Amino acid sequence: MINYWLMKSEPKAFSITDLQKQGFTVWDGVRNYQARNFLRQMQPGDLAFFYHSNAAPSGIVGLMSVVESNVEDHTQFDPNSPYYDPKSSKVSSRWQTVIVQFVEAFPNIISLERLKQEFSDRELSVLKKGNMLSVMPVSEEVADKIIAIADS
DNA sequence: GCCAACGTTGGC
DNA sequence: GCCAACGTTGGC
Repeated sequence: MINYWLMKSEPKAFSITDLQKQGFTVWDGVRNYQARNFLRQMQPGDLAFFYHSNAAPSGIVGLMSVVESNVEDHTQFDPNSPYYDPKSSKVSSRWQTVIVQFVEAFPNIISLERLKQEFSDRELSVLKKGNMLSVMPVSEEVADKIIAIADS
């Protein structure tokens, strides 16, 4: 069974265009336990919507697929990384993530404003006010609708 | 840049 | 275990 997800990134840091150029990426830097727990649940073949946050406008800009799960986030061991976690050790590491592959960039962004018109914050938790999760699940029903909007 | 909402930390 | 202080996220 395929599960659907939504993953946020600030395009100034890493955008859908960057992912398209690279083809795939290690989704590192997540330092929130709830988001990490979702990353741990991901399986190869799962699909994830790429969401641009802190953008003009913010919204869903494309689709990617999970190619490898339970991947070590090496930035936690790197003292020079902004994501360095001195409390983590290689024996019992705290932060795991996934490798994602570019699938498509939508011809038009599905803006946050549009998403709010189409879905309630119960259907799509990224719409919840104050939601700071950078990784969250999306139901199959909502995912199908998002893809239909992207294709229209 | 502002600021509301939230998660984390650490003193007690 | 409580909770105030602090840092971060992210829409606007």
